[in-house]
Amino acid sequence: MEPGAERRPRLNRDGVLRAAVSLADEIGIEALSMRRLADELGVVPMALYKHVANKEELLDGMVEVIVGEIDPPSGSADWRTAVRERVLSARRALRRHAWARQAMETRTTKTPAVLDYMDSFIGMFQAGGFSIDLTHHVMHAIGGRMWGFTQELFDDAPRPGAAPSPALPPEAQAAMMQQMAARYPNILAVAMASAHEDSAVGQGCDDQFEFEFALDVLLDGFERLHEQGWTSAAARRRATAG
Amino acid sequence: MEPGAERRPRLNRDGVLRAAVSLADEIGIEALSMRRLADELGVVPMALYKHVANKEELLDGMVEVIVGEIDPPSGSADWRTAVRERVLSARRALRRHAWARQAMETRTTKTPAVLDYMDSFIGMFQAGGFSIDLTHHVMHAIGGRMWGFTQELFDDAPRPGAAPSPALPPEAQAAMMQQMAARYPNILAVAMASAHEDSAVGQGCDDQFEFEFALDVLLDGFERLHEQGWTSAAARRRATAG
DNA sequence: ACCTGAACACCGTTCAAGT
DNA sequence: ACCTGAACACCGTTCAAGT
Repeated sequence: MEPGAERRPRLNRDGVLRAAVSLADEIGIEALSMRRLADELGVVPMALYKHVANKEELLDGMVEVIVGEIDPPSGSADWRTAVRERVLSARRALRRHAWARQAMETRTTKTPAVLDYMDSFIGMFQAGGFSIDLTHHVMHAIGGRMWGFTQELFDDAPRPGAAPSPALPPEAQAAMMQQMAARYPNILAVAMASAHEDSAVGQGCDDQFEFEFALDVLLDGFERLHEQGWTSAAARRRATAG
Repeated sequence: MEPGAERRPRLNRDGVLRAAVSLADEIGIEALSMRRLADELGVVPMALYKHVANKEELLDGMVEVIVGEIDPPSGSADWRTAVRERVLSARRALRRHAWARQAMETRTTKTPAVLDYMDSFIGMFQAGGFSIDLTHHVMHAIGGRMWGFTQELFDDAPRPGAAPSPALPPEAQAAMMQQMAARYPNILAVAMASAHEDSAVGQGCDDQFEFEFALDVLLDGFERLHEQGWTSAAARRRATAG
């Protein structure tokens, strides 16, 4: 070992991700670079590439860490408190890391932890007796609010410059479906149902419909509150009383 | 003029912004660099800095261009169709530029075009007879949906690394208030009202309250639809019939 | 198996200089 | 008033080499 070199444990993927998370907490996401992170770990930049394919994967991994901090479903009796508690737990997790929201909004990759969360989230509505149809649209409407902030969900409009995903051979696609079905049964159920829906655009989601659905739920709610003479003071009183 | 140099009109701020917008349309926001933009304009990178202070300001300017494409309020009789039409117009504007949503989510600067839009948006609820109190929370709840996508609004948690805004002398602050009051009366009214509200955290917005307000409006709506046996097919029929 | 060094093709932005 | 050239301090990532 070089004189003056710091003793440090061997790097591994998890350590790299954790270091990245706390470095981003400190200096912000836009200042986080592969080189800066390597510095922090007392290592040459290229050493990171043994544990993470590139910066994109680093960011995806960081998001995974945060999503992993969200509490599992509480097993509450009614769907409504279950959903509510889960969302507020997600919100607390996101709030611990100021950069996390922006990172999640930018990254569109659905990593395993993200899919797990979505799947169990769908499960809460299903347990409440929601039809798959309504569950589907409700998931769109709650969107990023599911994460403790607000964001359009399932939104993966191809961005210019993004490489088209290479077509997989059919047998590979089938194998992937099998895996999906085993691990994310609820996501699959929703996806299957919406494929058969007689939507205006045929298969896939009708973005415009989803957007207007959520908008109208909000507008309906606003209208009702307005008619009822809602005030924040009364709402706060009710909250602290209940 | 150099032989082979292209004849081009003199640069100005608007031309730079417009070029940036259509270049981003073409190559995506993450590939847009000052150098690439300069190239596109047949100019050396540093020439841009006469018209735009830095890249941040370029991005803010690009957002301004897009926000300027949103239709003015339709002057509809009821607040609800006015709001609805405006949001859908915003959505169309944003959809014309795939990068715009991400840019707006990243940029937190409230530029004049953004403030104009927010102010007239508040005005639509006011015209519908909403209390300032309800208007305030409703604006939070609709959040980025106001822009044709979903986003937490008024959210300017200071990011690490961001320079604290230099304190202005009191007379300068007073002058700014005067200008604000003249140009954005509705924003000011909401801001004043929420400052006096007996919120849990005192002055400023209670983020948690706003978040739960919006969440509960959505959950109330979901509950109602669930109880009523809502189906997307019926909703579509009603939409096309009406 | 893991880490290093040097190199490549990029960034945003400064400063002093040109017309 | 507007544009240029050269330079600085950064990026992410490659490749071939070390232990």
